[in-house]
Amino acid sequence: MARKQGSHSEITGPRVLEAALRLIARHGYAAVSMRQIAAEVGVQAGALYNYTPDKQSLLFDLMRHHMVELLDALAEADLTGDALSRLKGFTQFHIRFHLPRSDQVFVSYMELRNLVPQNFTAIETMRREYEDALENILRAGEAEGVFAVPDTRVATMALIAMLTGLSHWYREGGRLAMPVIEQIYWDLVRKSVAV
Amino acid sequence: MARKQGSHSEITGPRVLEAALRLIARHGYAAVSMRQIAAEVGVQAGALYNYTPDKQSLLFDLMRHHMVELLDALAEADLTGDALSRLKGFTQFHIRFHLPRSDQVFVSYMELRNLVPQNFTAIETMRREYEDALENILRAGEAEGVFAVPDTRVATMALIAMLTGLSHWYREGGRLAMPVIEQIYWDLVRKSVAV
DNA sequence: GTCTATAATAGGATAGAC
DNA sequence: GTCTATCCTATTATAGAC
Repeated sequence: MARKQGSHSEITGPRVLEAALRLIARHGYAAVSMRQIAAEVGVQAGALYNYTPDKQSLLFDLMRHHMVELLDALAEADLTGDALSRLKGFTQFHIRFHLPRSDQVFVSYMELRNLVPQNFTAIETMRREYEDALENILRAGEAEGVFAVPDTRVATMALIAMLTGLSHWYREGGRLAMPVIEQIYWDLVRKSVAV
Repeated sequence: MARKQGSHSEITGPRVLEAALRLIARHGYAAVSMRQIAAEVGVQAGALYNYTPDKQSLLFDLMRHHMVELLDALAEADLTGDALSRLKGFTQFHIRFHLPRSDQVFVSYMELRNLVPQNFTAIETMRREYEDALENILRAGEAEGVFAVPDTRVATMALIAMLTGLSHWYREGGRLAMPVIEQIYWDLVRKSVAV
């Protein structure tokens, strides 16, 4: 607490991103100052520039890290089998990945407009890749004859919005436990695309 | 264009709110300055304070107006009949009300965290009233035995998230016309709560 | 690697002339 | 009702000492 000088690059670096994530999720990118982030980390504002060239890069790093982690985890989930199994797997994956990451979800969905064009495009490309994973499952189900979806693209957007919305209102320790909520959402998803 | 002086209270007042809505929807509350809003209206920053006591009131007025308009329109929609008809009516109402108001939807969903506590509570109360209208329909359908919803509250949040998500990606003149999209969403909603 | 100090700019809000 | 001018505060980012 009393130490004011010293080198902590391996500690401070991640702490800057953590503090930025927490503060931006709570107050929004434009509303959070570099001084606030520095105070949260326990350094002076100037020290932040050892870890990020500017505020924009901080936001972009947060969002890129979230999307890379998401796509990596999806690849590892290795959803195989018939379309219904894959849809159930995707639904569970989406909920289990996003629910413990409410700050990341908040930032990734709210702060897109604060990315400069180049960074925006990079994030959108990754997001599109994730959406396509779900759409491919819906297409497969159509081909198998187990899903009846008038338009797979619209259904994809609708289902992702429904699932992601969960992150906006779910609070740990609430009325319903996580497995129960997961079951309820799977029930809604399954029926919505059923024949 | 050349006139720099004069009284236009009845013109300028609404124009301030319109400009604020457009700019805040695009860039976010914290990122938009009073000077930007004034420039959009075509006055100097100081003149704005004839129409709003401060920036916070501007945001609150935008969100309150949106919610009041929503609840009034819902009351006029007068959804009656059996639960399935009411659900279809609600779905159509939600889409038709929100789709032409993408700026309002954006602001109302993104800027809640920038409201001071008192204003936040006021908006949340109105939002809850709207959600309850849908939940009542789902309850009625359960009672009639035409819906099978494990938890009406969770289903309410899920369906509203799905429907509102439409406002985030729909663009006029896109691949699908509005009535088509409306039909697709109704199909998803109807099946998701079906027995 | 972090500090202090500061440059350069922009912010919300107000006062007083017209 | 609007303007100009200004107060006061806060901002991002940089420079140089330690």
